[in-house]
Amino acid sequence: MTISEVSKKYGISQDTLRYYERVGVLPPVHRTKSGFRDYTEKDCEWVELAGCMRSAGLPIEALTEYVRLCQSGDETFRERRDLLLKQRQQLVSQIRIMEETMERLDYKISCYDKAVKTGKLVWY
Amino acid sequence: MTISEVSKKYGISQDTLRYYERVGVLPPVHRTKSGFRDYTEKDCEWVELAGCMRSAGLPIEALTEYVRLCQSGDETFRERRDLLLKQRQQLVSQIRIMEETMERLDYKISCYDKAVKTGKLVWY
DNA sequence: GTACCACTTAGAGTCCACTCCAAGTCAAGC
DNA sequence: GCTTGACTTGGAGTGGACTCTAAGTGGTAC
Repeated sequence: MTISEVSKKYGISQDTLRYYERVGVLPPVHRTKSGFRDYTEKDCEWVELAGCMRSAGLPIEALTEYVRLCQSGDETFRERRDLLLKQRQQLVSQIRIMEETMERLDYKISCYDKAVKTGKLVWY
Repeated sequence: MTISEVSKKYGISQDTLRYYERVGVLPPVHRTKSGFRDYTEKDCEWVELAGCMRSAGLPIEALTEYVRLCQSGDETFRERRDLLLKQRQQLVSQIRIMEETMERLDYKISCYDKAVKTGKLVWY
């Protein structure tokens, strides 16, 4: 697959795909003889994973480190697990914060709903 | 309250507090005669709200707009509600993405747990 | 009254994650 | 074989959200 096809398929710009490869969020992508990127099935899986993890807010640095570990063999299973576990914990606490904030937004929205109807804003 | 007290109380740096005020995430803070910030109860409530919303990822721009609306009177109830509703929706979808990613991390972590024990990594 | 520390502003600098640009190469259609 | 459009690289630029620096002022302890 060409970079433009992969870009469309995963909703990640070509520039970003090149950037991800350059900084190591993606392992080196397969190339044609003339040097064009030619994403294999495996390359695409990495793209999909990177897109998913980035959309959840995992930092570039964590992803490059994970890719680095994956490329350095079977002695890194524990490190990889620990890395993922740490990111999971970050995610858990971020979700908790966001849920609390959402409750707060809900409360404020309900007050404004009433205010829109009555013309008077009341926090009760 | 002085800026250093507020900074400690809410875990927001003094620089950030000044920045928030400058860009309008906080309405103008009360001052002493000599020009020092002297946060009132009300100022502190704004600080707390800003901290909460920012920690959940709401953009500065949305917060300044909300503050602007709050300072322009009772005709803006509907706009304020709509703004909060929009941010709430962003939050909902971001949380969904993060929860999906977390499931995926959980799966990967469980595979690595096994791999750490058995020495063999298997995706099943 | 002076040392010292907290405060002030304006503006520059930093970090992250892209995003864009320039200059050049490759390949398919005519 | 030439045009056109997709691709390449290296490097510069951008946007968001701070964070730091310099130069100066305020107020309390000795």
